Amino acid sequence: MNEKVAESVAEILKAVAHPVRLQIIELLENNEKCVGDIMEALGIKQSITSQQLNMMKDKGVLSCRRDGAKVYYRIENKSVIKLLHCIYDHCERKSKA
Amino acid sequence: MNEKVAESVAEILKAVAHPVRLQIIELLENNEKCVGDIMEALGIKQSITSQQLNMMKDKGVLSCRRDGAKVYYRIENKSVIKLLHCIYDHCERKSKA
DNA sequence: TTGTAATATTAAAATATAGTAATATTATGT
DNA sequence: ACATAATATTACTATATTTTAATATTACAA
Repeated sequence: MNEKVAESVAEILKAVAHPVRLQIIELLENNEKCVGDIMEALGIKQSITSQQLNMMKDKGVLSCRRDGAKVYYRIENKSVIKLLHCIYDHCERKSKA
Repeated sequence: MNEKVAESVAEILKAVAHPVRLQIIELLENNEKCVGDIMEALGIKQSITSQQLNMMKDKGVLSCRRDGAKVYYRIENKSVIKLLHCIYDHCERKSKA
């Protein structure tokens, strides 16, 4: 893996490496949700929610569509889901050991 | 995924989400290497190498053993290798698309 | 058109991470 | 004991990320 590739892989990993962002990804795993639903489900503030969603959209992790006043976000980069399971399974096993 | 779990998953992802650290992990994928070999293989400075290795050791990603004056590092958390392939494959496909 | 709900943007402060350069430690050979 | 190779640690600066709080936009309904 040359440096360029390493940098872009690191970019994606950083886009995901945050507690709130991980929870958002998990929440969107099976279907899109609007900002308000995400805030409510995770109990996080409006501006943080919006900022984190926007950040992940910028990095290509999520995408969104507007429906009236609401904006629905969904997973755009499906590999982040695999990624999530991969590391989550590890933590699960650890905690049971 | 509750917040505690999200935090520990994020910790591991952050430990890996850095170009140099990714390259180190790839380099150690099949066998342990000493600090000097890692520096040379990746062309990075001594103190950075040592700091990044130590950081990953702290987070449980790597472990090490001393053999005389040399210290050999190896992968301790095997899931990071799966993780790496998972996201690396994604990038490969993207770049070919 | 005005009010309100939903979301986004911005600026600032707080905190964390990265990189640099110098110094310290540890182990070994003479 | 001394010199040197290999690695680690430290203190510092630079940069990036996170959080907060306030304000702005957008869409819609009365």
